[in-house]
Amino acid sequence: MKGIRQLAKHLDISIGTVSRALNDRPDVNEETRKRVLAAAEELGYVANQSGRSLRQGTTNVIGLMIESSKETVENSDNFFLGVTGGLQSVLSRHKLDLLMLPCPNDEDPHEYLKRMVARRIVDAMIISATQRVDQRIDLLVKAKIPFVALGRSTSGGNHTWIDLDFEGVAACAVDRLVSKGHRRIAIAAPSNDINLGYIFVDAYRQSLERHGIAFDPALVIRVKSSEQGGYQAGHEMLRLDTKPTAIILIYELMAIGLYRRLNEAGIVPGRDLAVIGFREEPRGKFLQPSLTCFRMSLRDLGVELAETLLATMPAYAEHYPKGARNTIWPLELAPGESDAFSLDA
Amino acid sequence: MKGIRQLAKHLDISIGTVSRALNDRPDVNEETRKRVLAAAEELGYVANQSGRSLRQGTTNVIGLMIESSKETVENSDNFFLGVTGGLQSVLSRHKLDLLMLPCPNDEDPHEYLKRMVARRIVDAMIISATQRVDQRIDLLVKAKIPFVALGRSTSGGNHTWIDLDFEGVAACAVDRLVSKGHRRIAIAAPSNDINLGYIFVDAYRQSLERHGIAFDPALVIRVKSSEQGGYQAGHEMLRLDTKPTAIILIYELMAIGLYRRLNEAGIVPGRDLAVIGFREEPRGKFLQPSLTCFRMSLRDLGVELAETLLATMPAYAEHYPKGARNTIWPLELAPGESDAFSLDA
DNA sequence: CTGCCATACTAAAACGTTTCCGCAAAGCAC
DNA sequence: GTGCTTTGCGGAAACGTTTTAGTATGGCAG
Repeated sequence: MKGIRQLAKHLDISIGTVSRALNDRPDVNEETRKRVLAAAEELGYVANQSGRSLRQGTTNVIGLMIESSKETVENSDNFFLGVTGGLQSVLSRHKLDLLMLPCPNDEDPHEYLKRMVARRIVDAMIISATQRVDQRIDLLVKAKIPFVALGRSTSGGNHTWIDLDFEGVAACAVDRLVSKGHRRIAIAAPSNDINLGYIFVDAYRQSLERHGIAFDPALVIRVKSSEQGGYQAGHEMLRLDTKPTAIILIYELMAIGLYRRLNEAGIVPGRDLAVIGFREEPRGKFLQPSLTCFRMSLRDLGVELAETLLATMPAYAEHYPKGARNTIWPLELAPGESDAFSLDA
Repeated sequence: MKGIRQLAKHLDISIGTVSRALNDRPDVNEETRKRVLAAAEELGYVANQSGRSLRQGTTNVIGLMIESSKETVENSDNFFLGVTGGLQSVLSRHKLDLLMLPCPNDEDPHEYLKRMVARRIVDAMIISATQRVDQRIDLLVKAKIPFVALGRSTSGGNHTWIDLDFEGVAACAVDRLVSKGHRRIAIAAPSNDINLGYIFVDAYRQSLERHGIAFDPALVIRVKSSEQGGYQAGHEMLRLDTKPTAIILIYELMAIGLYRRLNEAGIVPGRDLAVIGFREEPRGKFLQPSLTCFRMSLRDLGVELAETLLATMPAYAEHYPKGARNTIWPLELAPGESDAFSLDA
């Protein structure tokens, strides 16, 4: 006989009053409320979530679905843990807890999400690593679960999403390289199936064309987003007939493998070949040469995600201005040594 | 009126029978069971977790608590996502779901865990990054929540834990370096407050003494487990009067920063200084020189964790032999170029 | 004194599920 | 046919909480 009932009996008060006292509801004498809170603290009482959820139809839990598939793991790194900090700083203000839902490798993400949603263990969801067509979005729309997608998608009509400014980054990188005299600029990217691969390369193509440089498919090197992929990208690049003078990496860890392969071939990055990475991690600065790449605050992104999500939840929307449903998250250039030279005319 | 009631009405059967059919209980005609399962599939019915948990007193959820504090994030990398794969492969066999509980930076881990436990959203816990004295362990013991600690601790009597074989790694690293003629071996480690820092350095000291080499506190360089820390370790090392001929890094990402600092000083790792890292990540192989370090399968560790945890849960213990309560997880040496030279006598 | 309102509380219903208990029907042995 | 067991199902209690509806008390206006 534990739970609120015991607490009520201990205080010689009805359980209804105890519940109202604990939940800051009206119709409770201030004196009584103090006694209840003190007793709860003393006895270590915390409301059972199942009972509360069952009654209220709400769990006070926000789910962050992450896919731990091999490809994703390799390049997700501490991305999620970084974002989590920002998310929680906002969610905790509303007594919402964040739980990370890692989709098993051998389960279809769509099925996994369906199961989680049906079980009603979360009030709202953040899904990440969205695909160009992503069943999960239709699922959430149909189930009327508030959600934000981290990554744009063509599915599901006009849902809310936040995505990184791939266009801006690609344009900035290309502009920068072109201004230093580069004309043959390669890019190492994951396959088109992955949203990032498709959008980034497309933006790169457009940026080139704006400068009057013809897009050369041979310069698009499709590799995995890892050190291994960087090494392979270097390898592929060296086999080209006319070698590029610069390369853009879609993931900064690729630089480690790329550097290694270049070194093996006697090519010095930052002198013989310009390299620009995509996302800055602390490690970019410590590579040799240090990597020119793009910086963003994972924490701020988390905050934005949380506020956007809350705006879609009826119970919390009032506090959050109905901002744009779709946000492009900017990144800032962090110049390094890896592209710090100009080509001779 | 959704839920099992609607399903029962649709089938014109009592809800009790429907429930038994869905949960593989006896006392249900095979014919009826088929009908129920078909209808559930058709209508997309999945039991509400709150209702079920409330009645059963069990949630079928295993929590993996992770701390996203700055220090931890920097060196956790994809550790958790890697382990998660192995965990889920075992847990899913028992229809248990794994949720990751990220403790907010600004909340005391002990308070956070207390809250989560009291709310009863998990049946069992895995806690990580244990400290030498860790209140969380006492809390879980007292609350009688089955749990496994990833990392040893002096708290809480004889609870179940799994930890990496720091002693073995330190001994192997020291033996290897000594056999190549090194006598002055530095070590870059986090502070003693962190379990890893304390145990690893202690094992290193013992290994040295076994070889009759006096322990020199000046060779213990306390830095953060990051690229930045590696850079700083290199810096500190260069200021020593008698410079070491080898260095052991407690975290392999340190190598990136260390290499950079060495390069700035004109010292070539793998020729002028032997370097051994702790945990292998794919990137170790792609550094230049490639890093000698220690390898382990995160997935296998996850499997071991899951099986150990299930053995502590009364409802599942029968399937899992009562193995050792405490496990030391071995790592395997992965030789690289960074220590591939011997000192002249 | 009567009527009305505000305050602070109690009692009980409700959330969706599982599980205990009882019961009818059917099968079987005699 | 009688007694007993097995099979399959229905009814209802129970889990812990929140919330609604109802009630006693006291203050206050008339």
